[in-house]
Amino acid sequence: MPLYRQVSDALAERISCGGLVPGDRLPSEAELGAEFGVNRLTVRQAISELVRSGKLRVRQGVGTFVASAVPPIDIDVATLTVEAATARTTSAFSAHGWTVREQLLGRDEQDDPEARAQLDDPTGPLHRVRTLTVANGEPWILSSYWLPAELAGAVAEPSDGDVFAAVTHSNGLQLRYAWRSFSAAAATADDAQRLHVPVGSPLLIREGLNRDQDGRPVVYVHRRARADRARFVLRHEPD
Amino acid sequence: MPLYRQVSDALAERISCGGLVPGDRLPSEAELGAEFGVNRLTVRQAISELVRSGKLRVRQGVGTFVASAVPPIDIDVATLTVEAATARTTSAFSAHGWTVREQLLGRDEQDDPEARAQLDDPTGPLHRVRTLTVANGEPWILSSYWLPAELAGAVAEPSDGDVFAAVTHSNGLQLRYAWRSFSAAAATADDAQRLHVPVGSPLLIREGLNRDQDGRPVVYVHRRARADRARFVLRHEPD
DNA sequence: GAGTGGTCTAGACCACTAG
DNA sequence: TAGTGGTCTAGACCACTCT
Repeated sequence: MPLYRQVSDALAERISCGGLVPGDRLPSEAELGAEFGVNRLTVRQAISELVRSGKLRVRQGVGTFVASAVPPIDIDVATLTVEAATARTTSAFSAHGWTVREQLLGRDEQDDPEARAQLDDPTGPLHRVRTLTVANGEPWILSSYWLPAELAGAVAEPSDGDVFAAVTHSNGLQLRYAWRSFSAAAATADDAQRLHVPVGSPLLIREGLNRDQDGRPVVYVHRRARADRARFVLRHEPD
Repeated sequence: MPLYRQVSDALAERISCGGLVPGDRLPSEAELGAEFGVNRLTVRQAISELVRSGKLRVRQGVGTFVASAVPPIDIDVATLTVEAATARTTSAFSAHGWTVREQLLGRDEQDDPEARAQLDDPTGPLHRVRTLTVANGEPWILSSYWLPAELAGAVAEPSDGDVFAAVTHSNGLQLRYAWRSFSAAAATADDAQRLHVPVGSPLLIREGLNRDQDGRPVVYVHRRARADRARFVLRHEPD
């Protein structure tokens, strides 16, 4: 077994067995190298695995810390309308005493073949609206919404966590889900910067298509959630 | 911008712009180092990011290759009974012309606090059954099933991809889902070995609870799927 | 045997953070 | 200013795969 794996396992053992508790600072990389009798680069390789799996958190110039074991928030996906989904998500956060806010990052004409196909290939341009869902000052979910340009103008900085309240109200639309999908991917450099995770960390991806009350596809949504922060739950029975 | 990121971006560019197509072998790490004027370790750091994101695939002693862009299989999760879910999954694979098989890895008395709690804290021991779903000789999904010991005995090596056919038939059970959840995590060393991915790769995780026809919780399932191979889809409307 | 990737070392310099 | 993590180098040896 390679040295970095041995070091990684030893550190993971200390964390799981209570020798190191969330918030604790690890010895510096140089100290760990001396302790295990290995080079600093070998220590770094061990640490980087634990960082990607969410067990450690590194702060440049400060140190390496044991991550706090916050269980991920369960977000219910058994809802059909967008209003209900937003309400469920907000209540999932407030049940933990957390305030949640969806922050507008910007909008542009960035097209996307997948989005265009899902929206039945509309003739006009597509606009992409990007948002960041923040709870207690920490980033949780990075979202992109593709929608026809004429609707995107109504998107507003939300006061209550719902970016599309203005869109649905001002256009008399009632949006409901046609389908949702769940997948996973490694964080890109952009994801990493926005979500405060290292490049390559696992992200949970939820895509979906919303139709209006007449069955027309209106919004294609792509969300990228920190895997350590959020989990999607599908309940098939009443609680 | 650090050198390894520049190298990584340059290689990603060659892939996305068609300079390198799926199956192509990259120049060796030493050659890439000479080409970009950087150390071999810097090249390796660049490559490792692309491997975790699924763009490249490394074979020791052979070379580094552009990964084939196989779109992930859509697995429908809108079904309520286990039989229907198995049938849907099998048909999703056969629609691509792939044969799928669920291979029994073993069973043990490994307990799990989450599983035990979900199964309403049964008095007897819990057994864990582990399987690997293989399609066309490639690993796709690593599953663990926790169930009461008296039922685990009926688990058999499946001939038709359904590990639990014997359990349900011999006990007169009809299993249906109570809930399912979707999350993501980094591949552990064990995941990596079983699923043929590097440690730290993103995995898509689906957990769920099955009840029998009398509402008793019977099986707690935990699946870990290669993120580049599988996607779960929830359809809210008929096709 | 030749070539590939996998691991490891020693040493260096830089960027960032805190006191 | 001191200490931390972030990046990079040169060089070495090993394990693996193919011919």
